[in-house]
Order: sequence, then C-alpha cells, then structure tokens
Amino acid sequence: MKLSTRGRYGVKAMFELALQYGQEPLSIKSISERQNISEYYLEQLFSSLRKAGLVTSIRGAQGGYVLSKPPSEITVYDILDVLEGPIEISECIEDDENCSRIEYCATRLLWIKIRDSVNQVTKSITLEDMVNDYKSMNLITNIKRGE
Amino acid sequence: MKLSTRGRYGVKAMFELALQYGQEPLSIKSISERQNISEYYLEQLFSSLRKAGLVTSIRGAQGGYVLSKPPSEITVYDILDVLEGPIEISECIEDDENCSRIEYCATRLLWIKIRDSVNQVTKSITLEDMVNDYKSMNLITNIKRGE
DNA sequence: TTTAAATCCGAGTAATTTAATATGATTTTC
DNA sequence: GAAAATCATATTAAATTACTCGGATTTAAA
Repeated sequence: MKLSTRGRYGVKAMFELALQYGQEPLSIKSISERQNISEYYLEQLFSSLRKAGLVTSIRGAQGGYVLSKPPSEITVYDILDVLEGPIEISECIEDDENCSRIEYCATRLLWIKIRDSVNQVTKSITLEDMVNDYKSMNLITNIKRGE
Repeated sequence: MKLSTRGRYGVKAMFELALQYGQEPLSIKSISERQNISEYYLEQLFSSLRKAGLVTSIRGAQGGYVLSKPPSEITVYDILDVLEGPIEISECIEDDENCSRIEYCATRLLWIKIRDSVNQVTKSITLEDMVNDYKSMNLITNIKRGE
C-alpha cells in the first residue's frame, strides 16, 4: 500500500505554499526546481487543487499560486482527497453486487476500519502543524550545531 | 490509496480457512469458486502465504490448505505484509538521497504517522476477531429473521 | 495399480493505471 | 511588445497489476 506520486508531490508542494503563506505567490517552475519534479506534471496537480478550491492562481508574469485558506484550515486529508480520490481500501465497501457472499460482512468491516484509521490521521494534521513541526526541528538542529 | 487484489483476495481466502479451522483442508478450487476469483491467480497468492509460513499445504487428492497457526495468532498485518509487502506510504521514509531537501523532515513525519496508523489497526485484528464478528453478525441477522 | 484431484513452479501476456511529455492558447507584468 | 506565468487538453511511455497457461509432482481413493 503506497501513495502515488500525485499525493506525495501534492502534499510537498502544498507544504511549500504553506511556508510561503502571506508572501508573494510561488510559481510551479520554482517548486518543480526545488523538488526536482516535472514542471508539466506539477501543473496537472495544481489544476486539480485549484478546481477543488485549495489554491488560488495568479496568472501572468510574476504570478503563481497561493493557498486559498490559512494553513491551519487545510488538512492533509483535503489534499489527498483531491489528488488520490477518496481512500477505498476495497471497492467492496460500496459495491453491493459481489458482496452478497459469505465473507461479505467480515472483510467489509475490516476495510472500513483501515480506511477510518487513515482518514482520522490525515484529517487531524493541518499544513500549519507540518510547518510548526518543521520549524521546531530546524530549531533543534540549530541548537545542536551551536554546541 | 487502495489495496491491490493480492491483499484483498488473500485476506478473504485466509478468512475462509479460519472459518474452516480444525476441519479438513480447503482446496484452492473451492475457495476460487466461492469467491469467483481466478484459480491460477489464487494459487500464486497461496504460494507466497505458504513460503511465509502462514498456511500449510496438503498435496494430492483431497488435499488443500490449512492455517499453520490458530486464527487467534494470525493478524491481518501478517497477511498483508506477505502479499502487499510492507506499507511504505512514501519511499521517502528510507530513501535518503532525495530527502536532503527543504521539506524532508516535515513530510517524512507525516508518512510515518499514516503508516503507523495502518499498521496499528491491522496488527490489532486477528482472523479470530474477524470470525467472531462474522458469527455475531449472523446471529443478529437470524434473530431479526425470527421476528 | 491406475486415475483423478490436488499442489507446485515458472514463464508469459493482457489490461490498467501512473507518470510524464508536449503543444498551443491565454493572461498579465514590466 | 516581450517575457513569464497559468490554463487546457491530448498523447505517449513506463510500470505495475492481474491474470493465464503448461506441465511436473504428489497422494488419496477406486
């Protein structure tokens, strides 16, 4: 079980925007250079994020993207939901046709438990949390360096 | 984020063996018929499960597979680990090369949290739990039917 | 002792999804 | 007007997943 690059690249890119929040917009080009990700590919991801209302684009020269909301109001769940679609551990959860089988209920319950667990974690973490974690880690690193 | 058929079929098949635990072995053919899964494909999955020590094969006519351990000692984690490999939400967790970037620590921590959450759930659920859930659900259904 | 039912093993292929690329249009700042 | 950016859509490449196939071996039962 693994996230696709859509989700991974997307979260990283959104994290960059969170670090930049309140300042000038970030262009796709600069994000793709920092992270060594294909520019064209990132463009597709931002198209989805924009349509979902998570980022706002500023067109033209010196343009780019900014978060549509403060980092504290955007969760990892929001981002992954847009880029990876809802987490469906098994299609069995909603597909009734194949599910009139003997094992239906038992495995269905399992898939739901796994899904809920992931959703709970991703809904509980905001971009602000990630920025705070990042800053406090940097602080520790700097203190160590000073010793 | 979704489990592949390896994990889904595998858990369902292991659940069948758990229901059957203590009785005669179950053949791949009978499992594949009950669940409408390709016989050849299931065979591959059982090859992995056997090599991992989760099931024991009985060759020859009237043969099949049985669980190597009681259902209470086999977790969903054990099964998924064999069939899907360890859960790595992002390769970033162990791959150092790409991770000397600015966002390294922040997203890495996130992937670890998601992974741990899934592992915690799957390690906490045994085949016995699933059988018990299944039986109690059946009981409720039967009571309702009687009313 | 033969037959049938089963596992075992490895190779090969089809289908699907993911990832990336490309092109051209539009917008906006300088 | 030139340059820098988003926007939109189509196409291709790569990788993974799902499945199929053929034949060898083992063993219970007729």
